[in-house]
Amino acid sequence: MVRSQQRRTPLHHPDVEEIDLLDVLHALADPTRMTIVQTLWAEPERACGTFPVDVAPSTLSHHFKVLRESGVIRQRGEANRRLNELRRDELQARFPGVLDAILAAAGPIEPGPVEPDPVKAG
Amino acid sequence: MVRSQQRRTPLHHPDVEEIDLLDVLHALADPTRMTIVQTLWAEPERACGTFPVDVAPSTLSHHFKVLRESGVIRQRGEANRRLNELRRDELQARFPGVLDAILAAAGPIEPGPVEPDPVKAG
DNA sequence: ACGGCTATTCGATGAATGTCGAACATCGCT
DNA sequence: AGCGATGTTCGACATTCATCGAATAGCCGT
Repeated sequence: MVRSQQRRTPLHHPDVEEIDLLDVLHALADPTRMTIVQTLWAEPERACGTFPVDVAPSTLSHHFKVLRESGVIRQRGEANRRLNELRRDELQARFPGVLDAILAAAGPIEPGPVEPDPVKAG
Repeated sequence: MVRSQQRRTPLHHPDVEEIDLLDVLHALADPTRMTIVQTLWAEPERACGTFPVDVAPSTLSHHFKVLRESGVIRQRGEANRRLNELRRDELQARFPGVLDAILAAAGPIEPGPVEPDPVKAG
């Protein structure tokens, strides 16, 4: 079966209609979280540990929680990993143009503290 | 002369190029400040005390400072009043579509705690 | 079953933030 | 000059928040 789809917490995601604009803005108004979103903007899916940010795992987990509970990203458990994806279409439906404009304004991933290329890393 | 154009503080406004996207998002991620911006979105200019928000004058002053220093609004001293205006064109030039999309998503002024129409209030 | 990897949870901590009241400053009017 | 209206500044206070380290939980190889 698909037992490897969930860890243990139900991982609450707000419904599209429940997504609050101010929560989204607050979620995006942080350097670490913006980097995460920018990365997901360029790539559809990514595991938690593969983002070009330089914070402790517990801090990273906190940021993912903020992004998830604000409705910006969707997380699903894949084995011992956790795959994150942007809720682009849903956000576009709820707040047309907002995410696009913000991400366009943010530009491509800024030269962060960690290499965003884990392919040949090691 | 135009002595009535300034109170005493130079009222620092960031240059267009200096405006930071995360600062703008953070400024907008507050109910009181969003209400202020929504109000200015509908009306070009307005004095500080005429906004449909229910906070102490000192708190209001704080919020205007946040909005001004983030580059969202421009304040100029007119007599003993202080006129506030949205930096629409400048923000549009710096972050195209961002303010428009956010304000469109925020919709018209939500029924706040204070009547925006004191004329027939009663 | 054991160990390693990935990610979460918990508790603590220091910084930032929203809020207020009181005092002050500036302006216009009398 | 004095007064009232409009905002700002300051100090205080409670809350939120970003951050970390240590402990925990789940999964996959061996």
